[in-house]
Amino acid sequence: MYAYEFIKDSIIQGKFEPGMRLGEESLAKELNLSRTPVREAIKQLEAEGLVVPLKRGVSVRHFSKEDIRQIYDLRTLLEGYGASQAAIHRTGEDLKRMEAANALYEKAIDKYLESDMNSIKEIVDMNQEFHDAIVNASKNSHIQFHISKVVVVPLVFRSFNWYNPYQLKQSLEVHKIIHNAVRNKEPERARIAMHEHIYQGRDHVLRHLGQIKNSHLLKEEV
Amino acid sequence: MYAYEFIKDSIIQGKFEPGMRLGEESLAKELNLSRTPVREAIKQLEAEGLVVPLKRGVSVRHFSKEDIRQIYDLRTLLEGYGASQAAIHRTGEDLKRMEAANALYEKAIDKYLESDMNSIKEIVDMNQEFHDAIVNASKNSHIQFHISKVVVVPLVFRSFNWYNPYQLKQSLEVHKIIHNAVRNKEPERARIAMHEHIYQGRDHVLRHLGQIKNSHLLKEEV
DNA sequence: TGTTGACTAATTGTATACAAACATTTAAAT
DNA sequence: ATTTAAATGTTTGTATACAATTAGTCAACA
Repeated sequence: MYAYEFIKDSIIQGKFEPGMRLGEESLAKELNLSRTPVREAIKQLEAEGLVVPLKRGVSVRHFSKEDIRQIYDLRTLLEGYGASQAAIHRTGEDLKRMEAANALYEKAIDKYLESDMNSIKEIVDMNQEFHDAIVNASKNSHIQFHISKVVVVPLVFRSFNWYNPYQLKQSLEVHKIIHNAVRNKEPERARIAMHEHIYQGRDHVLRHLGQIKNSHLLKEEV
Repeated sequence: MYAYEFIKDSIIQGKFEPGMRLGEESLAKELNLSRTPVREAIKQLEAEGLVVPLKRGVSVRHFSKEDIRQIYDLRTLLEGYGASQAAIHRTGEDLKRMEAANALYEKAIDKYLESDMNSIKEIVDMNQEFHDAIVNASKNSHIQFHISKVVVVPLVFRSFNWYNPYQLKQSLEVHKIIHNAVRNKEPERARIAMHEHIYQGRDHVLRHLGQIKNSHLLKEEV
């Protein structure tokens, strides 16, 4: 649905700041729609936990550092399992998809190293594509469903902008290690590598959030 | 929201069979509401995966045996992690809640052994209460959120009706083992015991579904 | 000057009306 | 008799109107 995608993207891209109330009327006006489809989109986002109910209407959800830790723990668990299952169930097609994603990932990183800032979106997309390829290879659609909900939260912080070249290269290396483990049908190796990969991502985001003190994106801990 | 709870409960209690189209008008009439709140409830259930979109409207989702396996794998992963974290973060209050749940669980089982069929609901509730107490003790609200979505699916099959006295007693014993591990702060012990506990539940459901061949609840595998 | 109360404005929750899409049935033609 | 096409009826998707609740402001009284 159109309204759902629009509002979700707007939240991810930071157009609506956490804590900010989402007015149905203004959203409807911006989308050239009536309030009805807007309300339905909001209800879906509410069920996914991206917006929280207020006394009147909803607001974009605030995430604390503790939230980030918990979400990454959850993601580690799910994607680690996904990787181990991928190492069992992967087909030749799955391997090809992973390789294609990593090839484009590397290309985008190289462009970034030449200071092409437009490649950041491509980096994000190809990283996502690799992870999608893994969970898809696991052949467990329910894991896939839940991962897709978990993955959006860190996107809100747009932490990819903060990676340095060394970190991006390292990320690519781990992707290759995971790919190898999946190709060689080594479930535990794949799981551990994925764990490590996501924990590195978690540490990066937390470091990033530690730097921007009192960010409007971050809820202060009590 | 009222409409949401009503429709969800109706699905769990088998009032709407899988594959059956949910008419907005009839639901609204039954609830003495207009179509608007009914639609919003349906949109939420759709986001949770309990109903699936059709060309027109939605229907109750079908689950295959493979779905059940995948969902239980997911639940094992999540609740196993929850139990291990509970063993780390549990407070005295958490332990009390677990003990209270198990005490009532035992009482309900005893009533069941005296052929009191009304105690089945109590058994289901207290089993749920124990599991809730565990994930709550883990102090990870995001895990809790996802578990709550995963847990509803098996309820559709109402497999508790199929437990025999020995299995119920055994279930209670494992609850106690988990409780002990959490009390003694043994994360790995708690995780393994929870894994075993849920795998037993999975096997029970799959056995049950194997017996009722061609159940309308079960989508035939292709 | 600060606090409380009432009034007003704005926004959500619900109902209903209307239009569009889809299914079903009937009739006609090959 | 079977297949296709058209028409009708049912149901969803969207818009809008109305009611109810909340927040905000202004004034009055302590």
